[in-house]
Amino acid sequence: MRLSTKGRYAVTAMLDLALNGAKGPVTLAEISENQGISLSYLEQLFAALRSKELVRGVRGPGGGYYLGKSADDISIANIICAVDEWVEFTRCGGRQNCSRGARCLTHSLWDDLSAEIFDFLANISLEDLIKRGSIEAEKKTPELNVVPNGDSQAA
Amino acid sequence: MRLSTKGRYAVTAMLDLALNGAKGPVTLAEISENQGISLSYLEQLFAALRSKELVRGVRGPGGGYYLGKSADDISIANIICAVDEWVEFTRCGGRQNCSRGARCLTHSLWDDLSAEIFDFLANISLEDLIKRGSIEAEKKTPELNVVPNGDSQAA
DNA sequence: TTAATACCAAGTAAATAGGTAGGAAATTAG
DNA sequence: CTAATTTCCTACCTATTTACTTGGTATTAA
Repeated sequence: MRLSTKGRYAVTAMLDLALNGAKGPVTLAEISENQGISLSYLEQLFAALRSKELVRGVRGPGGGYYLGKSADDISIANIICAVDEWVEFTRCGGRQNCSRGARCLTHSLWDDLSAEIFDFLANISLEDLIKRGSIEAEKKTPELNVVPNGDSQAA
Repeated sequence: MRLSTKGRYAVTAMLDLALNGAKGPVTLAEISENQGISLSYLEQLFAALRSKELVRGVRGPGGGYYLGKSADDISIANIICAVDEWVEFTRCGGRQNCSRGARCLTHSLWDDLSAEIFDFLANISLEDLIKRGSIEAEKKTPELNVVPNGDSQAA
């Protein structure tokens, strides 16, 4: 999994689309103004989003973008993967010389964690985010068998 | 939250340290060889980790690095934040002109999600990762009130 | 036909990732 | 004490990625 500002731009743009798309297509110019992202950078992001059918473009005057499917069927992971490529598995499957095993083990652990994060984001849809409006408060421990470590804040 | 290869390097290096640190300090040279990361890049990463007291260095022959505290007290979020700085909140608190409210709303949604991801990683310690060895299987839905959307895999 | 819009391609400046080089300081083995 | 080992420190460097710019073409509503 990879989480960059590029992914954030894509998610916020998609949120904008989901929030304002009810009354007709939303132009990139609007999103650009609303979100403070340059028009042609948005074009690049939306080219990627369109190729994954997460958005649908309508040309001509009065055109713009719709969501490609229901906000309920678009996960955050979908969006981030669309713009970030994300084929960067570290599986040392054969070609990497995992000399001492240590590399394979840590890579395997990382891969598992990475999959876990992906799963987490794959289970949050645009609709979820919007419905909730604000999440915060009332956090429970995540699903995996963790030991709350009491030291979870940033330094 | 920010999740890059830099953070991955840091996490795998810390895992290496946790796995091999029982029988004395681990040198960066060893980690470099095990994980395939250049020595001086590791030095940069460990300078950041050291400043957050996540590792403790021992100089001289036979020296190396120990974990700065128990593997149970070091969360994945701790590690990633140490090397990634991560002060990039998009809070448009005052200075940003949130012209139409759309920006503030989407930013707020993103911030909430970002905090959620952080919390997720803050509740996974090095010890958790190692103990489990392999996570996979038996995933339950994350804690927040999500609607499993049945479309959670990458495109 | 004109204007608005998506779409497309090439290039660019800035930031970041990741690595090199060359040390100084501490500490241990001899 | 000396030499080797290792952390620690600074500066620089290259490749990639971000984010943006420019200059278009295609489509379509009015």
